[in-house]
Amino acid sequence: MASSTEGNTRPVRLADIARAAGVSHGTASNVFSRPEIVREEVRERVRAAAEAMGYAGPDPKGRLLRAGKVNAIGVATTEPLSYFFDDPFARTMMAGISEACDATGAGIALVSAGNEEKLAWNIQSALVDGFILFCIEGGSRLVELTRERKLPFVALELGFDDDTVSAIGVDNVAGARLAAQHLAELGHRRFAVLALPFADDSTGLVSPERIRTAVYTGTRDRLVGYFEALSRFGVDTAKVPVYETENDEASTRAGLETIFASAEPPTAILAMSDRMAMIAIEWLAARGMAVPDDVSIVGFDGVPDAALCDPPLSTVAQPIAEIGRRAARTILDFDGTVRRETLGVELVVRASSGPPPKTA
Amino acid sequence: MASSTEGNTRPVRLADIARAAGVSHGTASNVFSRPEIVREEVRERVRAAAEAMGYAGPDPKGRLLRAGKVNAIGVATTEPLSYFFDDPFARTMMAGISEACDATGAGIALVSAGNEEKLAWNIQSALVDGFILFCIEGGSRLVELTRERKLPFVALELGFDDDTVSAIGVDNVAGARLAAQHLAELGHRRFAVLALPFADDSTGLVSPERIRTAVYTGTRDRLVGYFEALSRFGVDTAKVPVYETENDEASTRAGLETIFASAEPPTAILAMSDRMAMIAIEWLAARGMAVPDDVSIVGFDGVPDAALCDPPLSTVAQPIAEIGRRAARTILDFDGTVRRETLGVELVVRASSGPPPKTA
DNA sequence: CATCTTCGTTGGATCGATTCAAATTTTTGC
DNA sequence: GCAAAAATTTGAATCGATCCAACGAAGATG
Repeated sequence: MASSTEGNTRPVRLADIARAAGVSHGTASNVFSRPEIVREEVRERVRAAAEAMGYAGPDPKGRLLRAGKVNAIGVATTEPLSYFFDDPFARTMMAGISEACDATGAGIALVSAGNEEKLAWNIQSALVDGFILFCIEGGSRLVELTRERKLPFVALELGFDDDTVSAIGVDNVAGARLAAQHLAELGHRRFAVLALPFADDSTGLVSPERIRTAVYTGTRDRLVGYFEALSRFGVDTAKVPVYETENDEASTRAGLETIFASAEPPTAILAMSDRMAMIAIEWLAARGMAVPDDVSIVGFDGVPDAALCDPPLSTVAQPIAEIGRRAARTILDFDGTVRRETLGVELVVRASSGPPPKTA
Repeated sequence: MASSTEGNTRPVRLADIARAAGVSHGTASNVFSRPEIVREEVRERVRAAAEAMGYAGPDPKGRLLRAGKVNAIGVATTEPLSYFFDDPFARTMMAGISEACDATGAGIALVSAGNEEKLAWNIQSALVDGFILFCIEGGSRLVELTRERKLPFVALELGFDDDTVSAIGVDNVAGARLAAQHLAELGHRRFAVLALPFADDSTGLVSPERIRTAVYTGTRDRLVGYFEALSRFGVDTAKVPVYETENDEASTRAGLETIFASAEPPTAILAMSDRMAMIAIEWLAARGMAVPDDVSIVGFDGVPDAALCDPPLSTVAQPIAEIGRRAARTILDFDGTVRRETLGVELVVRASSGPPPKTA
């Protein structure tokens, strides 16, 4: 029964063990890190001393300073920490990241904060070898903050034109084209777009000006893809309402109110996220509009939930977990180069899209 | 622009900045950690030197060693890392933990590993101020490993009688009693129990012997609660089949096969987790048995999904997020004492439980 | 018996910062 | 103009380990 329950006494250090066992600290260190090079008798003596003094083993804090590598990657976002466990997109992404980390034995540190000041501090002081950045809202700021840390990092979602930043994302133009083409081929001609943010801190119907000056080029690219496909089917894209949301319930509902207040409401909605698409399905159901009989919807992302909602959502599926896996590997095998990867997407047709109503 | 893109050159240290600015390290350090006590002129000089040399700010590795506190808490499990993002119970718990961490600005480090050896290493070397242990399978081993680290830790799920271990959990006996009583009051007299593990590495119908020698006393307590309530209604608990699973799909289905192969199949199932309950609902549906018309089911946990499944699951709801919040606070405000908290549970009646079929 | 290996051990240097008592400079009060 | 008080700055000590060149002691070789 060693007195291991003590709490306020100064913790035992490796040097204490070495002294107690009558060896140098070098040897004591070897007992724990490379036991095979220490003579058995000495090894046991040191181990016994450690045991007797209640030594907890080499403190990683000390080791870290010497070793340099933390063996953990940080995942940062401007959302609250719970975002990682609530949001389906984030969760799928984290599953991919986890997989890559599990495979190499690396840990994951979640980084976030309520306000900007704390965020900056948390990024400054995170004990990690590199960062994966969830660039949702305020993504550009997050990149700035992280860049100052001078560690490898990779941005998710290719939200930036900035070629000095490693990023992994999908071909937004192609994906959007697929979605719009699918609906147009079904016969739709009256569309509305629920858009992700083009820049921070604004929602509402967007002007061509705002599209041109978009900070989040991923959003712009998706819109470009939508419009490209629609144009080919003779749709006048200038008349297609594009409502910018914050990808949350409140602003999406507001967008739907606006869109359906029109004299000529759309028969098809192009949503830039499954989240918005699913909110739309619910909103329409509550107002007695049937999906897809009255209104068709195609989402974007391909989160697992999209297959489970009612009706199951047609969507442009990103290889979310694969993006996560690659992001993690980019940090884990960092070679000093900037890496920008664009993965392909796939149209998944489910029950939320069908021909437009005949009366239309 | 500064040559900040260099990679292989030795990183700049605080001491380099100090030398360049012609001040001592002490002062240079103060410029970053307590700028207000440094004369403005000197402060600017040091900042300029830092800027010019591409200094990334004080390295947390160095600070850590001095400061002692990491300001992060580790959450460990024997499951793969993706468990944190997949499992509904874990996710709800993590949301609670996140909330407490967000509030104090602490970070979260996820700790896990494929095999036992790596797990041990990862726990040894995790840079955290304390641990929250998800004691699922192999929980006792996890506690042993963590104890050696001599950091504060708290076990979730009160799985141990060991009073030297801080733990937070619910009143399993009371909760189980609630569930069984509910079904008995509806008129059920033929029961079966889908049980969580009593100890590691075994599944199947359990003997009284195994119950008595249970390692996971939480499981035993739930069973005790079930049996207590059932006895009061005149049910011979010795005849109630108790099938121990690993809380996964395979073993739960095996349990159901066994249970329903009986000559007198149960009209009510007491499941020790919502996970098993939901698997049971699916299994029964696939075999043409209606819930609750043919068989009633009551789960345990109260995960969000339980409200969403079909039919919505009656269950004993734990304050999962609150447990997480308290666990996090136990580590964050650690005072050296062992803290064992037991929270209350609540029976939530939904559509999966009803009166037994009249023909029975 | 001298020499060369091999094996273990030693102790100083280092990782990158923070802290604090003491030294120094500046300001204030009269 | 000078002493006392206040504001800054210094530099050594410290946090807890790992690494490595050098060294001593056995054992092998000629």
